[in-house]
Amino acid sequence: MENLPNPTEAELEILQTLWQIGPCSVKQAHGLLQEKREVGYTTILKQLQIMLEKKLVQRDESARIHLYQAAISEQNTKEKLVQKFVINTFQGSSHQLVMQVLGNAAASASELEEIKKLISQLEDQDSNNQII
Amino acid sequence: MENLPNPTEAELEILQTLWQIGPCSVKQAHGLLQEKREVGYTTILKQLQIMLEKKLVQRDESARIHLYQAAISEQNTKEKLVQKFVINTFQGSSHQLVMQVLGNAAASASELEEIKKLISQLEDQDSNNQII
DNA sequence: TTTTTAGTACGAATTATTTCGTACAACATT
DNA sequence: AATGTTGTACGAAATAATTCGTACTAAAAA
Repeated sequence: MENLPNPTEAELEILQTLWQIGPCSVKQAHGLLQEKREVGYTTILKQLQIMLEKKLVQRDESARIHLYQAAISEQNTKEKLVQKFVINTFQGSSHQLVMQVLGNAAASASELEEIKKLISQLEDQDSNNQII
Repeated sequence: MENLPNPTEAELEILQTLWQIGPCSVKQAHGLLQEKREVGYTTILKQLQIMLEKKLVQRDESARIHLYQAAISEQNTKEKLVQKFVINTFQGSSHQLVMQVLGNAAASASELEEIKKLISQLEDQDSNNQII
């Protein structure tokens, strides 16, 4: 398991697309990204090439039209990004981050329910740990 | 209420110091930051000057030794940063962010307790809203 | 008053990131 | 075969962020 650099902002945007639709051509990716903001075709192409060098994506060159796909997992990538963000912004206190977000974002009742459920699970784990 | 740019990473690091200790000289700020990582005095000075231009800090020039202090609030700044982060990384779903962080970070029992308390409060608000 | 010390101002190099134009290659169409 | 279309490669400009050296200034010390 290598230690690749975190994706930059523009790279992340493209990765989100790849995670969403899986392997795709530059054209496809550009098409989707274009819907969100004005951006040149070769810009996306170049970004994908850069990400290829960084090993953030891999590509299938067997056909003339190359297909790119993410080479890093969505979950793992986001974990790392969150970790870095928590360090920068909340001096490492993820708890502070959660309090902030919950206090701020108007979470729906069902979302709160979901979060409560997760907390219960975590508490169960905790108590297990303490018994041992 | 103006709309200032978000602080960059290096700027945020300095702001954290200002929030922590209040108005201070470059020397003081540099002293504290130096403890965390090797960084030149004039680097901090320059950053503070840049932040002054951006109005992220203000300074008292009445004495020879200028005193800098944050011109943006910690709470508000972090809210904006979180918002941007959620958009970039979780496509705007702060709920997803919370689930991620909770699932990941080993929160202590007391922290979970605190979060539960906050959720209860939020739920109370919710039900009030629905009654109205 | 001369010299040293402690500060600020400012330019500019460095590095990272983002963007795109232009050239070239392969395939399709006429 | 000639021309047009649709791709990729690559250089490099534009922008942003970070860092620090050098010059200057004011106060303190000698």
